[in-house]
Amino acid sequence: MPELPEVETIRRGLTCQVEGRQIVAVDIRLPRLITGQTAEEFIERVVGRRILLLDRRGKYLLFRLEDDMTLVIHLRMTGRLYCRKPNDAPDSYARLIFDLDNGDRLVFADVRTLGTLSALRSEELGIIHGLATMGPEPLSTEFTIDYLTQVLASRKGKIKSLLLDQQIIGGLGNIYVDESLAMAGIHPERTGASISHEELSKLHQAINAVIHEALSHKGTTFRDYRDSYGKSGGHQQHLRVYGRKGEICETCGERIVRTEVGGRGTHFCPNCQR
DNA sequence: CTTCACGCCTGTCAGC
DNA sequence: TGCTGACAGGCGTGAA
Repeated sequence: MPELPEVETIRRGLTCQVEGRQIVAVDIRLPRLITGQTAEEFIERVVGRRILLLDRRGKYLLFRLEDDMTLVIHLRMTGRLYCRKPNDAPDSYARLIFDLDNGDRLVFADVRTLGTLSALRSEELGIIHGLATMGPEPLSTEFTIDYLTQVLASRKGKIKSLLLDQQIIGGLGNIYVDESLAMAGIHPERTGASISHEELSKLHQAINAVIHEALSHKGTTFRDYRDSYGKSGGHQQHLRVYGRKGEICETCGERIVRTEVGGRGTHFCPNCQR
């Protein structure tokens, strides 16, 4: 579900809610969400440890625990993380519940149950392939025009699919890829190698601008996304093309179309994006 | 190595 | 109203 701006918004909210807290118990209601280890092993690694820091890499949340342990959580499509007071109403989609030492409960809820969790020592983090091979993130110093040029050169795949590849850029998902290509004026089915230097420069700028804007609006709530306080994002008011099939392009007045590219719903302006 | 299709799950919504 | 099929913000796997 969430992409970089949404996961970062969750991280910022959760930080004040859980940092310094000790995990005193875990209720695992759906053990298959624990990957790479048994539920018993997961419990043994998490219970009794304090949450020192909350990090993020791409769309992964990394809870740094005592004793060099990291709780790694990926929300996938419909995962949510939030803190619940002891008397708050239970959530029928709660899949894991962490009891904290102040009485609060950290809830991992997930309608589609595609999310994943694991508890790993630092030297084991490499077994999470998506984390180990993730490319640089938008707005980072490693994400430069030169990097983008080098990594897209000689690629025959469609630019939309390439931008969704987390090994190329970490953190982009379907919404922000469509939005970035719209801002850069690039058709989603162009090949990576066909993008000119001038367009690469525009694309680099657009990706950074779109992610920056979305962060400032605390993410996009298109359907399910909520932050750690249960609040919706605000960036849906600012989308240029995503979810706007048949509506008018703000730039040229043409109607926005929806197609399928690489198996993903794709929105673009056929006049502005070529 | 790169690209692409598919499976994983459950819920919602448009259209008939 | 009720049913069916399309679609959903992600990612890993395996085939070509």
